[in-house]
Amino acid sequence: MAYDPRPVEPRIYKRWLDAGAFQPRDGAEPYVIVIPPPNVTDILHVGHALNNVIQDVLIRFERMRGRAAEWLPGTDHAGIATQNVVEKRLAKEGKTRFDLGRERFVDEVWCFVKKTGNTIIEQLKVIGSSCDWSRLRFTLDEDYSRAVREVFVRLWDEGLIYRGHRVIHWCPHCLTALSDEEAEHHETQGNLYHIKYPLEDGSGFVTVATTRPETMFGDIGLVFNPKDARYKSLKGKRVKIPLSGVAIPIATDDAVEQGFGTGLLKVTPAHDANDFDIARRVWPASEMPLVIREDGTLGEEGGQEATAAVKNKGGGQVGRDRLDRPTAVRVPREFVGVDRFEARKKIIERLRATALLEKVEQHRHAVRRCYRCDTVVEPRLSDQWFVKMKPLAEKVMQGYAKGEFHIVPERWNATFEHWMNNIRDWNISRQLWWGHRIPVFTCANGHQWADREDPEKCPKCGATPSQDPDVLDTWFSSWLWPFATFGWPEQTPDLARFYPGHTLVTGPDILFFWVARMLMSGYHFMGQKPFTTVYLHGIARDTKHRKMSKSLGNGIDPLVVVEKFGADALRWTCVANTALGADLLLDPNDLETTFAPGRNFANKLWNIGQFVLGQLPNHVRPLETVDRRLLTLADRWILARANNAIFAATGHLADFRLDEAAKRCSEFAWNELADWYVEAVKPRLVSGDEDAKSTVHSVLVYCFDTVLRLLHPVVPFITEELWQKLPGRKSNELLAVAKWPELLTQLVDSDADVQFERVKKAIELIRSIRAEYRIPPKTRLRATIVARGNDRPETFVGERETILRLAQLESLALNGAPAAVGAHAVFGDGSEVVVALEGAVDVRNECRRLSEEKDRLEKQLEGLAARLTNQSFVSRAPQDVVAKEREKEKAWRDQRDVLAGKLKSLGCS
RNA sequence: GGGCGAAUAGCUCAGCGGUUCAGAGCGCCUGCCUUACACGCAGGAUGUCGGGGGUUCGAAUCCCUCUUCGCCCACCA
Repeated sequence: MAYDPRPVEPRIYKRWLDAGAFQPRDGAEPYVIVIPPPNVTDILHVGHALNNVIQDVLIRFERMRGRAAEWLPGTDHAGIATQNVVEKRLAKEGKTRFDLGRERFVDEVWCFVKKTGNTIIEQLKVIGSSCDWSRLRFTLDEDYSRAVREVFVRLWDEGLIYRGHRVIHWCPHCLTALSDEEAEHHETQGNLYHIKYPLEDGSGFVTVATTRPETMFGDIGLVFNPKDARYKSLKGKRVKIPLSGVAIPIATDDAVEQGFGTGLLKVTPAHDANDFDIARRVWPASEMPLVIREDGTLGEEGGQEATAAVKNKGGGQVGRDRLDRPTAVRVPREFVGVDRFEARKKIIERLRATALLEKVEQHRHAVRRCYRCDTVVEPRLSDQWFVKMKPLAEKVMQGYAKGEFHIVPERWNATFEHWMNNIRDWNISRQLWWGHRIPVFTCANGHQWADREDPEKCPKCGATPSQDPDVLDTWFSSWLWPFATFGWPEQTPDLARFYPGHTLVTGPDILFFWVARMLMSGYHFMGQKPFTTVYLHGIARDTKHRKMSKSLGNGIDPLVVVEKFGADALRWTCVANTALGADLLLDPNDLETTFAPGRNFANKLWNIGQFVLGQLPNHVRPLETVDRRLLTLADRWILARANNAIFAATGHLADFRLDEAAKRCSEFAWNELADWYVEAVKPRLVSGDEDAKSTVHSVLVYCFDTVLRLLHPVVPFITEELWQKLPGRKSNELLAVAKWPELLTQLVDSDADVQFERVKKAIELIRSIRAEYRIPPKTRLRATIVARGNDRPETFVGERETILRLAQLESLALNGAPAAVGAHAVFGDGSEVVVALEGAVDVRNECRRLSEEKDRLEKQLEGLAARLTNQSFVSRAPQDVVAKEREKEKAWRDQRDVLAGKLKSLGCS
């Protein structure tokens, strides 16, 4: 009967919760992971699953190792994303947020968040996440918001926050400014339009190449490189902007590449950061006209066509160095109100019609898009709040240089260092309503300050202040996550106990957004690192290596996987298929192939359990009380393998090699315990005496108990379920908080390893012979084993029953005279196995088999001999390597000699 | 324009401080319902470890180079 996880998993999860198993234990050394808070509106996708499964494996591992494991969960208010979701819902009713007004809109969002915000939290439970739910946080919690405000005020007081008037990334869809990180580069096939600008004096045209003709009404001049001989005569002349006729000057600037386009650059300072810099150098007194409005349509800002968004913005944020608004109408009436891309087409048409379009070239270039809605971002001159990042980054890099924290896998170091060392100031203001409102106040007399409380009057003049209308970037709250969640700025016991944390598990996609900034806030406000290790795992992709996303429709719903295969299977696939930092590749079109291995493994574990538990009496002696003299070779072997698994799994988990740990455990459970030990032991269970049986019971329980513990972090549900059934379990014991297996060095037994390998080999050879001669499985065979060299006859004598059963033999002669007619195979130190095959044996076939085997050995020996006679090898290679090669050579030579003898006695040519 | 990563069995990928490392899962072939498991058992086949050079006694594994793919960063409009 197959294992059905569906009734088991919810029951087990509830038991953990009821027992408080996920609370950090008292008195122990803490081990802290803070969750990368998913957006409140998110529903679980495979990326979350991967991220949380990894964290859960680590936290469960450390919990079992005795640490006070604190995995702090929570959600992020996700300003833009959440506001967008609610606005979309409003749009269905034909409303905009402006219809509701700020206060009612925010209420609406809260309402939405309270209703749906726990979805992802509940889903995390379904996949087994062992978070400390008693400490669940939300970035808009009252306490948390206090921390955000405190941080803002402190940075303000330190002079690290300033009002900047510059070209920022503006999303015309989200109607807000974005940080540099939020505007993603996308390589795009575009056009380079060559446009003729008529000279004002009527003496002809100059041609300018641009990718963005729609910004031309915002041009304030043309520049060329001062070294460019072609245009020398143009200096000081003026051209008229086509279609608008506005006259603008021509000047020179070093930034212009002579080789690109025509070597003449149109300068649009309000819609291009580069042009902004040029304009400030070349025409410092010039105005910088905005010709694309916040919603992406053409037109002057503040004109009668101003958008609702503009109208609803509060005042009071005019920067002191702000340049004047344009005085003349620059955008021709026919383009006002036209979307920028529509306008581009129209403008090109009009230029073509008036013969001002010289040519259009194809041109690949990077376009920036909003990371939330994928809209092409509009560079736009505006006033925003910025954080000076350099002083913050420097503190981090000092700690980094001292090795106070590190990134795994290491290959991310270069990326991290480059970003940190070239850090740019952070635009933290967002023109949204959902988020932490910026605590900057301005009074009618122009006094401006940041305040921890909402002030009633200006502290300087007593005038009534107004608050900045914008909110803070979401990441300006989540960068405080490792300490704000524990009560900062209060010096709470939690903060003292759980800061700094230990491991931060996330994808490299938010290395800059979040990880780097948490490091900065941690060092700055807490005076030390927020965590020791940054573990960057891969990204969930489909088999075409495309990132899984809603828009591509290539996602996999983890809950569907749980329903079909079980949470353990989902977790297994996430863990076993991801080498350190590698992407997780899943096939959304073939869930069976993708997740069946995990389900199959769980089923195997279940059935091992069925067998083992079915054998056991109510009381099983603990292994340590078993008389060691009762242990057979098979017993000693499996105990050694178990301890090898403990050693390997522990080491791999400590090194974040979760896949290796999972695979070694699976190998132990399936290929060693089930395939060999359980099978080898069946004869003793059936016909052994009491001592033999009870010894087997003890060994089985030890091994099964051990592997359940080792596997628990990866497949917690089924291991807990099975572990509960082991004899002697007290009703209140839980595997989730049980002790991690300890390596018992007295059970490490390399001799048993070698000896039992010989037994296995002998069995495998007999099975091969059976298959080759097509002897039906039911036919019992007679075989002889002759032990030679270091292979001891006692080895095979001791495991006689095992060999008889697993090789399906009728009789086994040991070191007797091999049957004259039979199939031969050689192994180990020249030991031999012979299967009696009167009548069935084909001498010619035997000759072929044996001589092939002999040839193979000869060839290997040749290579070995070459190495061993090579003086540089013998002298330079490590001693133990040479010794091993010598041993190998001897064994192979013995095998070869035995084979040669066989061939001779069979009369092969 | 910089930086990083990947190319290994039909598929998806491990292995990368050098000498049983040529592996796993899935798929495939041949037998088996051998009383824990057909989500299983046993036995098999399959790769010039992307091309080329180099270092070395020895290289999927280190170095260089080329090719083909990804990703990140970047003010050639």
